[in-house]
Amino acid sequence: MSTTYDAERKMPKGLGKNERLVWEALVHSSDPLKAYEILDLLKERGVRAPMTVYRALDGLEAKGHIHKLDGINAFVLCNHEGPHSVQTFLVCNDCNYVDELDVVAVEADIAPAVRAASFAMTTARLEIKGQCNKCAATT
Amino acid sequence: MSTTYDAERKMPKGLGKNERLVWEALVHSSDPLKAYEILDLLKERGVRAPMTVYRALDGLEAKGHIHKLDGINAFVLCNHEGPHSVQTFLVCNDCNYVDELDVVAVEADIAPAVRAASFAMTTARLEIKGQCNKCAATT
DNA sequence: CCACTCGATGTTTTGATATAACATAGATAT
DNA sequence: ATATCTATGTTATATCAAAACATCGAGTGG
Repeated sequence: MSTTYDAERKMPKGLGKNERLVWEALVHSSDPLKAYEILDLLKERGVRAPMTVYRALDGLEAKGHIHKLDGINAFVLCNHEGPHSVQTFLVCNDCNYVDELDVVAVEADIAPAVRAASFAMTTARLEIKGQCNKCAATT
Repeated sequence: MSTTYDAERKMPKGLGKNERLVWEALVHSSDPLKAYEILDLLKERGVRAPMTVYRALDGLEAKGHIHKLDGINAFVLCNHEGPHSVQTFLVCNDCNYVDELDVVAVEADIAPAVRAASFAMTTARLEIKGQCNKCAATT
């Protein structure tokens, strides 16, 4: 169950050693991964401590290469080119399907209300929960 | 720093004892509260264990009276009448300001993409992060 | 009335998620 | 060479959440 699987995807430049390891774990996974799942995957490659993984995740997120899905405490590669301030995800409640959508209009919709509140937006994340088509078929 | 403070707000019907206690803690708080903060507040009223709080929070959320802000592991009262499937929040990175917006258009915007994915949406939460006006003034 | 069931609540324990604090090592600029 | 900076390693702990089991009380059919 999955977002785009693309093991051929080109690794970004300028990553540290642990960031590369974590990025590879994510690119080879068809699912979002939790920090401790990444830790398990990287045990055999010498990563021993949670801190190592969390630091790498922080770095990758700061550079815009991954997103955190707070609703499920998991991380996915970013599918999009360039910066985008409203990230939109579909998250299946039943399986671990996650897909990142590109819904440009959302930003325009929220802009007036955000402006009215004199709020300086830096990022925004829309997590849409429900049931994916595969899970619906088997219910 | 705060969402609407409204100690006069009418408590919903049909709540259990612990749900009422938690609801009161939230209505008296100007800020979103974390589960263990609620636990501390309710210690003097006889609540001893985290489970008690989590169970009450689950109940209140299921009944639509509160929302969880996954980005900060905290809970707020729902500001709106009736059901709404896209909850939108402003969350200040610097202080604990949170406001719930009503942005009706978002649901219409995402509907086509959600339909295209054959995804059966049940809920959606948009968390907008940045700096609130008060924090901007003091920087 | 009594025994049963069922849902709400209480309690203990454990698991899962995340970070603080400090140690070490390697690069590099001066 | 040595001061400094950043990445990384290590240990310990903090924080968030739920599993598992016990208890109690309200309703209900016998």
